Amino acid sequence: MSRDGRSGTEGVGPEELWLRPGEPRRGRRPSFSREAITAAAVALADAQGLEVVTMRRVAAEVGAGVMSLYSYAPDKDTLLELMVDHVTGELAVTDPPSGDWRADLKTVARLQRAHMLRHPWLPAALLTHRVPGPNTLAFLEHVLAVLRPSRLDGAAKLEVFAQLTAFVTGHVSHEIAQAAVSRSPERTAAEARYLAAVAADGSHPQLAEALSAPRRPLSPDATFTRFLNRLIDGLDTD
Amino acid sequence: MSRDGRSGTEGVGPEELWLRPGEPRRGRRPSFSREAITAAAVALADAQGLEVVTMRRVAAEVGAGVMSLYSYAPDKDTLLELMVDHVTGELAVTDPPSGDWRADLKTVARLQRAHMLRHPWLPAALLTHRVPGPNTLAFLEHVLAVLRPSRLDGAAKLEVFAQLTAFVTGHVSHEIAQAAVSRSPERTAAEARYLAAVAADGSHPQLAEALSAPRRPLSPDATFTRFLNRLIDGLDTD
DNA sequence: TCTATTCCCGTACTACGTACGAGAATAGAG
DNA sequence: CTCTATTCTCGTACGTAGTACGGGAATAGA
Repeated sequence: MSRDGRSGTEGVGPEELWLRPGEPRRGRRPSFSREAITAAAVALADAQGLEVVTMRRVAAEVGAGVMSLYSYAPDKDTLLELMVDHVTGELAVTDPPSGDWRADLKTVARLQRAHMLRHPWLPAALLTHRVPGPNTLAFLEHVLAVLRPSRLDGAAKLEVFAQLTAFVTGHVSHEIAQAAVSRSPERTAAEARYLAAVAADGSHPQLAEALSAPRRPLSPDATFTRFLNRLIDGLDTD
Repeated sequence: MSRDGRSGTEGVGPEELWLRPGEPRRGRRPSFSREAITAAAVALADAQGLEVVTMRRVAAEVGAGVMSLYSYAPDKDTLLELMVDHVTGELAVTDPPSGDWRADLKTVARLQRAHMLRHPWLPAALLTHRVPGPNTLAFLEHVLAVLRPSRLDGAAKLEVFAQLTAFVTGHVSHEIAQAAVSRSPERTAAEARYLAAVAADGSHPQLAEALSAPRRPLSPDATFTRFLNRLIDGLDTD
C-alpha cells in the first residue's frame, strides 16, 4: 500500500485523499513530499501552462523518478486536485467580515479574480468537479461567514458561493483567452483583418456598425467590477 | 498543398480557415468533406465526451484513414474550432428582436444554456480563444440586433455579448460538473460523508450550520434564471 | 497519352499516463 | 546484530495520443 490510503478498485474518494494523516511509522522514509511535488507542479503550470505539467516533467523538477510520484498521488488527475487546493491556500483571509456582506462579497470576488489571473490554468482545472480540500473549505467557511448577515438560508448561501465562483471563472476564462490573443500582434492583426473582411461584405450590418465605433479600450478591470456589482447588488432582493 | 489554404510556418489564421471557398478544380476528388468529419466529431463528443474525440476515432467513424483528416483540418485544435462553429449553427435565430431588448437578451442566454447542456463539451472547448466562424458570427449579429434599442455603444454591445457568454459558460460548467457527480450515487455519498466529517469536527461552524439546513433542492433552472435576471436588469443603468 | 495536381493513408516517431515488479531503505522482533 | 515485514524508489515496458513523411492512386488539362 502506498502513501495515500488508496486501496480498492474505484478512484480515490475524498476521504482517502484529504482526511487521516499518515500513520506509517515503519519502512523506508519518504524522500519527497506531497507538498513539494504539488508546489513544483504549480510552479510549472504558473510559468508555462498546464500542458507542460506532465508526470515526467514534474518528477524531473523535484528530482524524483517518474514513478515515484505515484506514491504521493494515485494519478495525474489527483495531482491536479492537489494543485487546485494548494493555490487556494493563497485565498486565506483573516480579516473578519465587516458586516456589509455585499461589500465583503465583492472583495471576495475581486480576490478570486486576481487569484485566477495569477494562476491562469485554474479555470481549466476547475472545469471538472473537484472535492473541496482543506484550503478550499477554509475559503468557503470565510465566504459563509461573510454571508451571515444576509437573509439567505444555508442552501442559498452555498448556491451563492458556487454561482459567484462560476461567474468569476467564466469572466476570467474570457479575460485570459483575450489576453493570449493580444499578446501576439500577429494574431491580433489577423483577427482584425478577418473581422474587417466579414464586416465589409455587407452580410453583417450590425457587426459592421459596432466595429466602426471608435473602439475605446474598456479595461477588463472596470468591466468585471461593473458586472459584478450588477450581480451582487441584486442578491437578496425579491 | 492541402484542401485548406495552410501554407506558412505559423498556425492557420482565421482568413485561411474561414474565408475563400475551394478553387481546386484539378487532381483527385475529395472522398470526404469537412462537414462530414466535423459532424462525426461532434456526434462523438456529444455521445461520449471530448476525450473520445481522437483523430483515429473520428477517422474510423467517417471511414477514412487517420492521416486523411489532415487534408480537411491542419490539426486537432482546428478540428475543435470547426466543431464549435458547427454546433453554433443550432443557435440560428430567425425571429426578429421584439424591441424589448432585455427580454430578448434573456431569451438568448437561455438558448445558450440549453445549447451548452446539449453539448456538454462546449464549455471546455470555449476555454481557449476561438475566432468566430460563420455560424458564430451570425449569432453575434443577432445579439447585436437585439441590443440595437439599448443605449449601449458598439464596444459596449460587443462587451455585453462576451460577458453574457462568459457568464453562461461559467454557470453551465458548474451545472455540468454537479450533474456528473449526481449521476454517481457512489460519489455523491462519499462526498456527503466527507463533508459531514469535516463539519462534525467543529473547525467549520458556518459550513456545519449551512449543511444542517433542510437542503431543499434548488433547481438549476431557477437558479440560472435568478442570476441572469440580476445581471441583465442592471445593464444600461448607470 | 502524358504530366501536373490533388488527395489517400501506411509507416513511424515522439511523448504521454501508468502497470509491474525488482531492489533499497527502514523499524521492530528475536 | 540479524531477520523480516513494511514502505518507498524507479527502470522498464505497454498502450494510446498527435502528426511528419512520402509513396501511391486518382483526376484534369495539355
